[in-house]
Amino acid sequence: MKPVTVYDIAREANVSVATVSRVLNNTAPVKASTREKIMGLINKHQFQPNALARSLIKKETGMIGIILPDITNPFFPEVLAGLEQEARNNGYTFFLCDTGSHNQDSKAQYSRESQYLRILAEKQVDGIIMIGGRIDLAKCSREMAKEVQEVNNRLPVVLINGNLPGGKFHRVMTDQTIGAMQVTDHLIELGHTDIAFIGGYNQMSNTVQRLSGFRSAMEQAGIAMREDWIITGGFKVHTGKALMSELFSRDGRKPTAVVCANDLVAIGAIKYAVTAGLSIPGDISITGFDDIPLAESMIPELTTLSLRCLELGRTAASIMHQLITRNNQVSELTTLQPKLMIRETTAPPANR
Amino acid sequence: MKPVTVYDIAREANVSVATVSRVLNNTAPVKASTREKIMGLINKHQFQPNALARSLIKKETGMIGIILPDITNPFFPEVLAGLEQEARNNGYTFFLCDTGSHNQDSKAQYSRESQYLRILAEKQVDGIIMIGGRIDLAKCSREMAKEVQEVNNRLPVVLINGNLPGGKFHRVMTDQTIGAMQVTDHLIELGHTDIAFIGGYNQMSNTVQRLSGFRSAMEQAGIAMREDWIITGGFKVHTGKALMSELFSRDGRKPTAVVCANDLVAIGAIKYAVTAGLSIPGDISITGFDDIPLAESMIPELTTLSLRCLELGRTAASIMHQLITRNNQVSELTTLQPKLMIRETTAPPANR
DNA sequence: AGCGATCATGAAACCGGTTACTGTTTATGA
DNA sequence: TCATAAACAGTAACCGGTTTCATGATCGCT
Repeated sequence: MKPVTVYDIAREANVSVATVSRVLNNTAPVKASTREKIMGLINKHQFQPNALARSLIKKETGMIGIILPDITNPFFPEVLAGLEQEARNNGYTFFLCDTGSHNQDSKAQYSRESQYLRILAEKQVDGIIMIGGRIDLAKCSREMAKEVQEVNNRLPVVLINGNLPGGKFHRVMTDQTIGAMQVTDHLIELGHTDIAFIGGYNQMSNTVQRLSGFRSAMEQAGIAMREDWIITGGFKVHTGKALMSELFSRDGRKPTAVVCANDLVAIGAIKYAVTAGLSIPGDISITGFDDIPLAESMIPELTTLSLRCLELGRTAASIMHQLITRNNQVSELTTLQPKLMIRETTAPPANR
Repeated sequence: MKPVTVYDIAREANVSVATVSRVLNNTAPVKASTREKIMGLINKHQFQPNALARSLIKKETGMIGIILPDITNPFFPEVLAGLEQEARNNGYTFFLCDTGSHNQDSKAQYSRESQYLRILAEKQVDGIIMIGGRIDLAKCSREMAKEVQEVNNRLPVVLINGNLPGGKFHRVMTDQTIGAMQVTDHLIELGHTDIAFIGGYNQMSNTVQRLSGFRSAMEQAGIAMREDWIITGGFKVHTGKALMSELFSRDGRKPTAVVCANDLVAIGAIKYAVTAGLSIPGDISITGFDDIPLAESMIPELTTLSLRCLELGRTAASIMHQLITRNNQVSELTTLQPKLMIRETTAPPANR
């Protein structure tokens, strides 16, 4: 069954396709009687204009591509929700491209990124928003950066919480270095000095930022750092368990507080601690990063740093809209301030 | 800066666009020398064919639309991940349409669904997958069902865990009635007889299924139902807290076990119980539904029913692919068996 | 040498809209 | 009353690909 086209409508209404198009888009005056006749036919046939044909000539699709590493990590749906909220009003729809960073080697992930970059460009999206993946690499290869650079020359690209060498990308981010400082300061103020840092990946910029904030805070407080108390290895729950196990199975002094690279790692850390018979926050304080929705519903409620995912998303969407509508006033870098959420997993250290 | 087209390539290579198209699609033999010349130019100019133009004539876009109520509920990203895993191999990309059921009235949600239904059709997606929303309504209005019906006449629609009156939709679902029976049986076997059910919405089919399974199990065990111990009111964490509070602030006998409509509600219920000084599972057993990823990382680990989100997604994607490629052997209804995940929030009731 | 099959390629139609240009009416103003 | 502008509608080009059909060249074979 063939879908009905403007030509069908035009023929049946005894007008030209131009007129049909005009009533469709309200782009020029049409006599009331003709308009009604056409409207009637449109309703009668449930006519739906073909967006492909329209986009082909208008050179705009109302589609925005989103590339992210793992929709399963609660952080991403949250910023996605923010994106939707804002972009919906401007009539955009989203292409979701999950490069599936979980259970696979990073090589495959980046190749998928390249693949999606190409597909999105071919599909003529109006813009691309990237979160995570290569833009999180502390040292992204020239080649991988160039791919995005080239896309950026043809259409707007917005980076969330990341960057790429050889820049001039539009970015929106929350200041994670300051965030990590806030978290660490909070622990120091509680009286902790034996603080460990676990999770993340050394080669990822979010980890280096969080670590750098951690270091700064320790330094400013005049606390000696123990490099062997900084262990990286991932962003998942099991990472948290594994790294805590490594930390606590060692001989000698144990930390009284642990800063985790994100909430999932923190959850794993808590899990380990409780299993090992440690009470939280009595024996050990634990902090997260991201403030995923469940953080405040856990037992105990997780002290963490809100990256303001929702606003991150909304801001990115709004910047993207301005970029697409050629509003050139838009600033290249927007920085959001993180917010420390003090809850139940932190307390002064026990005397010993 | 204008993007380069097949015409540009053709001109520079002194061939016709037909030839360029042929090397692009390997659709007919081309002399090796010409092919190389054209390939060279394609690389030189970073030529990317315009998918809109291609789709316009080929009548296939490789795009699948997904309509869901709330990406922020961890259940959905999980099935999304399943969809991606499967569909990626077949070269599909996804339009994500979040109707944003959170913080808004349902009227707005359904109108957004209609809106997205129309947009997706106009954008010529190859198929639409729906989860939640109107397909979860126990009594969906004729009018709302008809909208989907009409879309279904023009392109494949697959429903996940839901249905619509006036059917003949392709569906994939996990048997939630049996699931609820399994959960309830588990509690009964542990020795519970005072079992409450909280969460969900009466007007939603998933809730009536889960409730019906609950009722059947109770009946089969010969346990008298207390209708005042069945309270609905939502699917969120705060719902769980609120309903538990209502349940436990009443005078008289209290349940020793609570079946929750989903994991988020269960988390809220646990939160309430612990806050109220009840120990879990000592004083009260609590079960969830869905088995979201964090369920097994909580403290205590949540006993829940796995809906096998990942498989749900993969199956839906695979069915959609068959539908798109006109494989008519595909069965209309695929049912997955749920899996009871016994963890730490359930135990025999305390003596009293 | 002659003939059909195969190879390689081009011309042009087509997909389904939008819009610049043009022309015909009708309304407006001096 | 006539010039001029505004309203209304049609023709055809255009967006950037794919594909059918036609044509000439090449090849194998008798």
